Amino acid sequence: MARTKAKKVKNDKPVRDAEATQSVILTAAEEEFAQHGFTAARTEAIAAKTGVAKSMIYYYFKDKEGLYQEVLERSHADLLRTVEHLELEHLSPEIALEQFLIALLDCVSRNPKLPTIMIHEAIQNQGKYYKKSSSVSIDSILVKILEQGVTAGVFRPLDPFQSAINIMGTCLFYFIGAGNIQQFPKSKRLLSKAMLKQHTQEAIALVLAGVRQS
Amino acid sequence: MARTKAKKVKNDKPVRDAEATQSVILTAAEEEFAQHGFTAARTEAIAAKTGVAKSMIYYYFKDKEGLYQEVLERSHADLLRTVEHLELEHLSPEIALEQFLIALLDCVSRNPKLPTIMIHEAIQNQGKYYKKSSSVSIDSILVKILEQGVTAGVFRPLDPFQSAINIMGTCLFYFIGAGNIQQFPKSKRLLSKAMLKQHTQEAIALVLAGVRQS
DNA sequence: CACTTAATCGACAAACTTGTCAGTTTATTA
DNA sequence: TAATAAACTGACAAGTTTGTCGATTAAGTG
Repeated sequence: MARTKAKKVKNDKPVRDAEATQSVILTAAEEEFAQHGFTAARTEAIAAKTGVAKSMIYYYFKDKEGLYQEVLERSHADLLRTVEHLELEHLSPEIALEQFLIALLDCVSRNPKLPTIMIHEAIQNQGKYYKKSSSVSIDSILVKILEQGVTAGVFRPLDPFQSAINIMGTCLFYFIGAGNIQQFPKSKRLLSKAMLKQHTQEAIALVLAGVRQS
Repeated sequence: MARTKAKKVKNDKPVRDAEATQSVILTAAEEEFAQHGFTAARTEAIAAKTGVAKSMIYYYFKDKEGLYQEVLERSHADLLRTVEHLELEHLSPEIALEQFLIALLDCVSRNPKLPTIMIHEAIQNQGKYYKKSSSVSIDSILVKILEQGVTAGVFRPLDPFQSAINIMGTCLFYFIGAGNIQQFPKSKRLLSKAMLKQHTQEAIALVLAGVRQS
C-alpha cells in the first residue's frame, strides 16, 4: 500500500515537484471521496495513499473542502466539456440520442469513479457544490432529445423527464455497483476494457430499443 | 426538527415503551444512514430526530454498528421476501419480467430510502454486511428471467448479466437522485404517490421495450 | 403501597479528525 | 557558494464523536 509518489524527475531521481504532489493528492482524494463521500473521507487516508505528509493537503488545498471541490471540478470537467460540445441540433432524435449515449459512456468509462462521486455528492449534500452548470445541463440535453423524438413520433410517447433519469440510471448504475458486486461470480473486473466496452454496447442497445416507437 | 417520540399510550398520555422507542430510533436511523451512509452518520443526529437520549441507541442496539445492521436487515426484509415469493417458473419470460419489475418497484416505492441505503452499503463497505442472501439473489432471479427470454427468442440477444444490472439501474436510480435533484424545475416531489406511480410505469415500459425482440 | 425491574437521562472519558505551526530539507539564483 | 524561496515534515492543539456509567424516573407486582 501507500504507493510512493511518482514525482517528475530531472535525470533519474525523484525530486520535489509541486505539481506532481498536487496531482498525486488529487488522484488519491478522488479515490477516497468516491468511496466515502465528503464527510466520511479521511484526510489521513488520502495522505497515506500518496506517501506525502497530510499537511500537504492543507498546504495546497487549504482544507478538506477545498480539496473536495477541486476533485469535483476536475472529475466533471471532461464530461461537461464533452457533452456541451456535442452538436446534436441537426441530427435526428435517434442519432442524437445515440451520440449522446456514446459520449456519456465514453466519458464515464474513462473515469469510472465519476458516477460514484456524483451520487455521493447528490445524496449527502444535495448537490450544493454544483453550480447550476454541471450535471443539470447534462440531463437537460437528454430531456430535449427525448422531447424531440416523441414529438417527431420516432420515440414512444414516454415522459421525457422521467425517462431521462431512467436512462441515466441505465448507463451509470453499472459503475456504482461495479466496485461492490464482487460477490457475483462473474464480476471479475467489471471495469476491464472489454467489460466496459460491452457495457457501453448493452446500455445503448437497451436504451435505444427502449425508447423507439415500435 | 426533533420530532417527539410517538409512544404507545394507555389512555392519552405518552408512556415509557421499549418497542416504541426502538421503533423511532430505527426510523430515524434509517433516514440518517440513507442520507449519510454508515461512517458519516452521526448517532447524535439520530438521537436528535427521535427526541430520546443518545444513550438509548447503545442501550437497545449496543453500537452504531448494531443499529446499522438492524436498519439494513429491516429495510431489506420486505424486498427479499417479496421477490423470493414470486412464482415465476410457469410464466413466460416477458410476463415473468413484468411481474418481477412490478414487485421490485412496488417495494422500493413503499420504502424509497432502500436504494440509497443499498448504494451506500455497496460503495462504502463493498456490501460486507450483506450475507449471501440479500441483493445477490434478487439479481440472480432477474438474470435467470433474462436468460430464459433470450433462449426462447422473445428477448433480444442481450447479455443477461450486464442487462440485469442496467435494468436495476433503470428502476432504482430514480430513487437515488430523487432527494437531490431539487435543482430541477419539475422535481416537485419526485416521491409523491402520483410521481411514483408514473415512475413505475415509465420504468417498466422502458425495460420491456428495451429487451423485447422486435 | 412498597419493592423490583426496566426505561431513560445527562455528564463525561476515550478515541479519533481536522487543521496548524515551527522547523527542516531541497532547489534556485545571484 | 551563500542566500532565498519553496516544498515538505512530524508533532500537537482544538474540536468532534463514540460509547459508558451512575443516577433518576416510571411501570408492574405481590
